[in-house]
Amino acid sequence: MTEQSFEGLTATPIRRLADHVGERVLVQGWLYNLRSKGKLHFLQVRDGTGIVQAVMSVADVAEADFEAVKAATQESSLRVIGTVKTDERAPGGVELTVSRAVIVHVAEPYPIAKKEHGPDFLLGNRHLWLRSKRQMAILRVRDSVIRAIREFFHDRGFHCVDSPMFTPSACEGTTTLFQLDYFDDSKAYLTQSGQLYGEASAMALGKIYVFGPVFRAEKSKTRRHLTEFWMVEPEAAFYDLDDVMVLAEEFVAHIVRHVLRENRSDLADLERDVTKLEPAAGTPYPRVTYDDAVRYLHEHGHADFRYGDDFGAPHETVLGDAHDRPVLVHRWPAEVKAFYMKRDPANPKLALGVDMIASEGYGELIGGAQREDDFGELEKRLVEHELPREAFEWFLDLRRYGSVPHGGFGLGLERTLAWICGVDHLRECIPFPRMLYRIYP
RNA sequence: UCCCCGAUAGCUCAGUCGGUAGAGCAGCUGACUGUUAAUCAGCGGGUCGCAAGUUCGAGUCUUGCUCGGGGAGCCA
Repeated sequence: MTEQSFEGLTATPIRRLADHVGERVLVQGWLYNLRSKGKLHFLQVRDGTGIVQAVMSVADVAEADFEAVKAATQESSLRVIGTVKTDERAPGGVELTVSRAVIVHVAEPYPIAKKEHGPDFLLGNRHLWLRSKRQMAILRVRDSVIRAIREFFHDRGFHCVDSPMFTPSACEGTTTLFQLDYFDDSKAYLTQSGQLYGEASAMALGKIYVFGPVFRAEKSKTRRHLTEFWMVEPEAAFYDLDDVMVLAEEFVAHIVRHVLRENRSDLADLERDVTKLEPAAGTPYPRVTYDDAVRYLHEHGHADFRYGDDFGAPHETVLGDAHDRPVLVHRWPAEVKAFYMKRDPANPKLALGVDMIASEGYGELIGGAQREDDFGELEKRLVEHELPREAFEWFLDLRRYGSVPHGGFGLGLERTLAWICGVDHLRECIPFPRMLYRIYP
């Protein structure tokens, strides 16, 4: 028994139909749309790999098949047997001349119409919204980006090391965490970053990356925020800030090249202007210091920006649009950056941190740094940031036992995906977005 | 937490000066052999977010609440 074949034919993915012109094939999927014209049905059938038009003439099929299709609603599931032929008039270049059609299940009236819908309705029906052309394209690109990520690190000798989701305390101290009960009277938190554990793992394997979901309980209500999102965090021993920046730009360029190669039709479905993406396939990316960036802001409409502050969304947009590819901003005022960043030996007021800012207003794709590797300095930072030392003893241990210069960064998967796909809201870049006041479905 | 906007049919919206509810899509019935969100004819479909107030009369005006959207802060 297998559901992969029917009447002696094995199902052919719609994406592969062009390789089977003239052959009799089986397509299994869902009815995306039906246009019925008397004795002729035009079925748009989707199977997850693509959409094909199947043409069904009353003269070629059993009357029962013809009537069954006539009664089929949008998103009804079905099996279609037909001959593949090229046709100028068909979207996609090939269509199916149907000889058999069997409805597997007649769908109830489908809530998502062939029309525009509002975000509240679509998010409430996210489980069905995923079936629309645009969402399927984003999901495919997401999978492609994830493959590119793993491929990039594997090829460079980085090992994937998972970090825990439950943590005993804040990784960076400042941001709000989701708190939960952890047996008896103890509390646990959902991790907001795997980085500290990544540092420990890098001291074992040399070059590692952490890849998994992270959680932020900030009450952010913007298109650039989710409460649960996926982050890739490489960490490498014997890396300084320059090594981190080279890794970051080659990493992002690799992802872009991979998607441009593998997902042309998805980008076309998304109506993404690929000429905006193509420059980012090449390295190097421009580098500016924080000081340079502030000067640029002062000269480009933000004369009131105060030196020493972190950049807000409007500032990131201006900086990101200054170049044809993402820009690396490095050497930040230490006060606005995390405790674990190493100070610049040339100017101890600066931290050896780097942000990668995308163009077109997509904001910060990457935040990274060379880490503080000196025991005494890190001890001081913990005090300055008023962090509980007990919680960081193990982290200090990494500076007790064979400390080395090291660094890494974190890349937000959904932000990267939004930028690549030209999607203006992160909620479309994860299958089931978790947002402020929204956790269904 | 703060600022702005919104809530009317299953969905997207219109609803004028305060006078008793409309369209398109979806659904149902029918017509049509090349449709591209097909078209055409017909049918059914309403707690106007909730509560109070003003008024002879409120979808419309006022207040409060709830829910949603966008943005700020914070971050990826």
